[in-house]
Amino acid sequence: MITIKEIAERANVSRTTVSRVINNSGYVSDEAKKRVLKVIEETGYIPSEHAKSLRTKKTKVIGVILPKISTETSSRLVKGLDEVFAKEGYQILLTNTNLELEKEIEYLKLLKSRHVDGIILSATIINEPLLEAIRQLNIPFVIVGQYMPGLPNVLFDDYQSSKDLVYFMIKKGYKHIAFIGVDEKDRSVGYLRKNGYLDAMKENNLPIEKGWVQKGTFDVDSGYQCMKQIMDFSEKTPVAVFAVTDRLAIGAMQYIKETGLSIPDDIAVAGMGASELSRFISPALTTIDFFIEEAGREAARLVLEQVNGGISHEVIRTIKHRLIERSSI
Amino acid sequence: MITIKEIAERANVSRTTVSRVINNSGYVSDEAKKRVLKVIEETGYIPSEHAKSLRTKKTKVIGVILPKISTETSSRLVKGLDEVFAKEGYQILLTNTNLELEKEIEYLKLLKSRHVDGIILSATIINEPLLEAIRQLNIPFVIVGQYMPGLPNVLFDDYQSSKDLVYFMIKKGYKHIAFIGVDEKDRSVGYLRKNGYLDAMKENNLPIEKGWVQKGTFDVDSGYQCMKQIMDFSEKTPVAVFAVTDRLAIGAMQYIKETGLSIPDDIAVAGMGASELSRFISPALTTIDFFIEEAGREAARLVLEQVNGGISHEVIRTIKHRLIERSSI
DNA sequence: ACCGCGTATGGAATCGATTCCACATAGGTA
DNA sequence: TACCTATGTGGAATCGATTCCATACGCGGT
Repeated sequence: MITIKEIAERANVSRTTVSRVINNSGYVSDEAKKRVLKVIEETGYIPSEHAKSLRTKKTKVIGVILPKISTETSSRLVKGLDEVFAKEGYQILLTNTNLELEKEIEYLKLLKSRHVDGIILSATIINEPLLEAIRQLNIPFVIVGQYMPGLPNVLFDDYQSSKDLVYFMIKKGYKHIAFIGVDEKDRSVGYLRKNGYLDAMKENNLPIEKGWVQKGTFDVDSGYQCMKQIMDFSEKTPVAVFAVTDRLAIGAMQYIKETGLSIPDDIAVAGMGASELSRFISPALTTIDFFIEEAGREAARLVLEQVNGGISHEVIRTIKHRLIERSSI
Repeated sequence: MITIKEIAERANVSRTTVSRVINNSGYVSDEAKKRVLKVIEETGYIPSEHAKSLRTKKTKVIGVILPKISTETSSRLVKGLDEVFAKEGYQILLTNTNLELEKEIEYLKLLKSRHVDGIILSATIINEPLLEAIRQLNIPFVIVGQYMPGLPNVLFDDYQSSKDLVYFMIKKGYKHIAFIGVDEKDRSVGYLRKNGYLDAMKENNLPIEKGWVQKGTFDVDSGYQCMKQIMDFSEKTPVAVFAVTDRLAIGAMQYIKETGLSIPDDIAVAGMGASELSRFISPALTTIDFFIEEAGREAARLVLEQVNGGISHEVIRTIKHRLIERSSI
């Protein structure tokens, strides 16, 4: 590795002067500047960001903690983040907890040890130790997707969007609506979306029959199984089913199709997330589109605000959503 | 930020001793060790990786350059990379060129300035300046998806897989097979897959009629347009169409369905990539599954081999693929 | 003649770790 | 007794940049 010292020697100036040329700061004669630039050019010298940031305390790197790499949500989120960060010259240091909760704290520390300028956490399940770890961190921080008190949050309106969708189904004439959810420990997807459904039904005085509410996991197969449960064990067969993710909805559709029933004539289906699949599956799935890229951009902006001197206090940015009506209803 | 100096003072030892405790190296009395660990515990001290790597020349960070974030391919590749890297304690520094070729060189330099231990490039179009930049880099390096002479490569067998698929179609009885490709500047997807098709047809003495070969881009709409071109301008209407990506194939399917024709009875369709969509679209799409996660793992291994002392020379690891037969044929 | 100021440059401290080397002590062996 | 070795510790150089401060020169104003 060629260093600033070598450049200085070759250009017959001091390291100070080389530094000034690189950073375009202070006084440097055209004469000296030209010599330095020439040597840099010739040698292909690239300054060490490490040495630099050791002094300046800035790395232009933002740490991102994802619960799962390789999901459409993560990938859209990262896209939004990158749009803003790239423009400002920041890079993303990626970590992936693979849904192991202890890793979140581990990675927080690791990112701190790497002196990232800020951290963005896309969380699933929050707990007290995690909150505590974040508070001690003292680094610009933003959480996406789950509410954490006292911190900058970028949230989706899980409750309202879910409610919107159920209201929409009711307006379309469906009254017997079954539900496929996930574990309520996931406050956003599990708890809030379920409550949106429950409240929408209640507010419309619609009963929820035995067997209509099922709990699955985040994959297509689980949607299939849940739908089977609904069909096998419901006292009244529902005329519609609302699943809290598109994948669950698609699994449900598979089961419905297999039993020879028609969507939406026999049973209507709705999902959430506006995944690519939802567009191309047939019939195309009615769903809620959360603007995930926008959430990424917003999170990036919030973290940069803090990096540039803003202090960190509770902020809640709720990202818009929209209902996409398609032929599954 | 609390530093090693402070720990040393509080524990009444020298920085040297603290360092020895942290790294479990050299001689330290149990007595001193205990004191140091206690202070570290109390203060929540996290050593600076920056300062460390300034001396040790190792960062445990691998730079990854992607042509597009937020595609299924990128995301599966990164997943594979992360599986191996996480196990070895490496993190991923992500950069995204958004298909701007100049950025590839820019990011190579940037990653070098950040002292990544290695670089993985998922390239689309290679050119001479890029090759030159990589050669000068002198950092462990692996390229995925496109062949680059003299470097460690992880490749998919684009030519053979494409040929396999066309042979399969022919064996199924389809003789009039149209083709939707992409720009041949993309050697893998554009050039090699096209040649696989052309050679398969030639080897079976099957003529390719005027209008059967179309060139699109990487999105669904383009597949739709290309299919329209085929139907409108072919002298003989084909009985099957082979698209070099699933998205193109799905676009083609949309057009075919719109014209009221049936898949596969009137026209059979095949794609490549084994995207999620291909599974759930109906009819389900016959396609080629490249083991992209495995490519990621292999690339990670290759780069780690170099990091751990292996020298960099031309290596070609061809990742397996398999044909997935589904109902679109 | 002196002061002040803009311009130009370099010496040396600094950031937070690692690591080489010198040194001290205690116990075992020839 | 003299010497060697294992154990334990710290001083100081080092990594590659930035930045504070001192210095020097030339020129205009008083």
